[in-house]
Amino acid sequence: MADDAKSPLDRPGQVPEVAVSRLPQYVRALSQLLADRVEVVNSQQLGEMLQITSPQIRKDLSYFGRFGKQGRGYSVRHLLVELQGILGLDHGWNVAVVGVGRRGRAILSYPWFTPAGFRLVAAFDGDPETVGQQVGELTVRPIEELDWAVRELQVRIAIVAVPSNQTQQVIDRLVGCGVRALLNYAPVMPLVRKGVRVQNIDPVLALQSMTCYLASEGLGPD
Amino acid sequence: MADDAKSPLDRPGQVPEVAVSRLPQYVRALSQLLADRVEVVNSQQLGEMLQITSPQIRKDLSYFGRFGKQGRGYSVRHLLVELQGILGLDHGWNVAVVGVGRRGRAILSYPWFTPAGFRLVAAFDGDPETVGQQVGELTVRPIEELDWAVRELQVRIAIVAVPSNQTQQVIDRLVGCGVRALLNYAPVMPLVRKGVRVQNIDPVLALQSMTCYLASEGLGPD
DNA sequence: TAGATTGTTAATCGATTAACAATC
DNA sequence: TAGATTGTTAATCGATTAACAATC
Repeated sequence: MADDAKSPLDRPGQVPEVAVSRLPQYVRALSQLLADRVEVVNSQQLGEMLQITSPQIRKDLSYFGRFGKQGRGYSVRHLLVELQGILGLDHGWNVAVVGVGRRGRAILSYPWFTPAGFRLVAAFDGDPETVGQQVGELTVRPIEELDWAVRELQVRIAIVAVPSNQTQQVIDRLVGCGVRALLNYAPVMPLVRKGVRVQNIDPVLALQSMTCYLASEGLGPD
Repeated sequence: MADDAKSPLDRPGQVPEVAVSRLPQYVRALSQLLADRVEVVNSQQLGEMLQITSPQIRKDLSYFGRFGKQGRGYSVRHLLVELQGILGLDHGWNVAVVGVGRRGRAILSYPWFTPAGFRLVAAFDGDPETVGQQVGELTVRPIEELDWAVRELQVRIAIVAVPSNQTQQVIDRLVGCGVRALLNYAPVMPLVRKGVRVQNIDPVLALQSMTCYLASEGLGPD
């Protein structure tokens, strides 16, 4: 909100989305290097870990600043901290889960989110049977509380795991309460207004696009 | 393998990967239209369902043939059948699941795969506790049987849901047995030789790339 | 025939790669 | 200083969009 636009993300139009989408991969690789007590890494090595070319990595990083030292490479710790800052992973985002069926339950039970910079703070379900159950660290709340609680907890990120036919409506409601980033597990492509981001997790689609190549190579099972 | 290259996918170099990756979405939308008794659809309408521009759709389809009628649009049933054929979804691919932890269990229990053109035919796990259990329609086999069974069943597609540190090794083994398409659920980027396809399902990465935009818009939770 | 929509060609746009000067 | 690797500019590549002729 400051007037003097210094951060490269105050001008996000300049940064290609693909570059942003690769940043979390860099963070992950750097975390691993840090855990392995590696102190310095160059773009070549980082590229090998992730199967990305080294100029690609240097170019991606250059959109956000100058983090390396010529002739030497990047300080693992320093680059990691910088990228986490750029991605906002140091914020501890509050995340809500909507839909506590099988999928939602799995998400709530796994402990991956906290280390990744997220905090699961609320779970909602429409089924009275499910409401009140303890799943992972949370007690499932009735869907009626959604608007109130999402605003109260300043939730900006939601994971939606409700049936396809309810997805659009649930997402509209969440967006109305201030949610700006959504992970959707239903096999539909929800429509959201500009400024709101949706990522669809759709393993079947991923699988189906690969069969195309198998089919063309005569690898059919018959 | 035929000498007379008629099918557009005998020359897959010409077809952009992005176009192929959109085909399953068209299949899904067309299936829905068919279920809704819609007989004809045009590129505009299809585009609205999927948030893809109409010229994009026409271009994608044009890589594979001429399926529409000018002035009228596409026959839902005909286009659906054609695209299913191109993607090889009419084959009934045999699919193996490796790793029957939480994630693998969820995959085996859900019934989405068969309608999508896949048949889960084997499940493997290294843990003697898990081996022999009935999960969904299948009995979990010991990992030792993997090579034999994958060859025997002519499995070309595998879903890998093993811990990160075992993923590369399991995938190498599967590829050695003839698997050519893999869905990987571990947060690592496995390396495979040319001609083998991997799709990584990585919700945390998807989530982390969205926070970048939230952070830059001053929507932090503090 | 008139109207509509496809299929395709050409123009634009954006992302990747190559190459190298800057510099640690 | 010599060697190495970054950061950046320019060239290439590929994908999307615009526009329209073909044709149902």
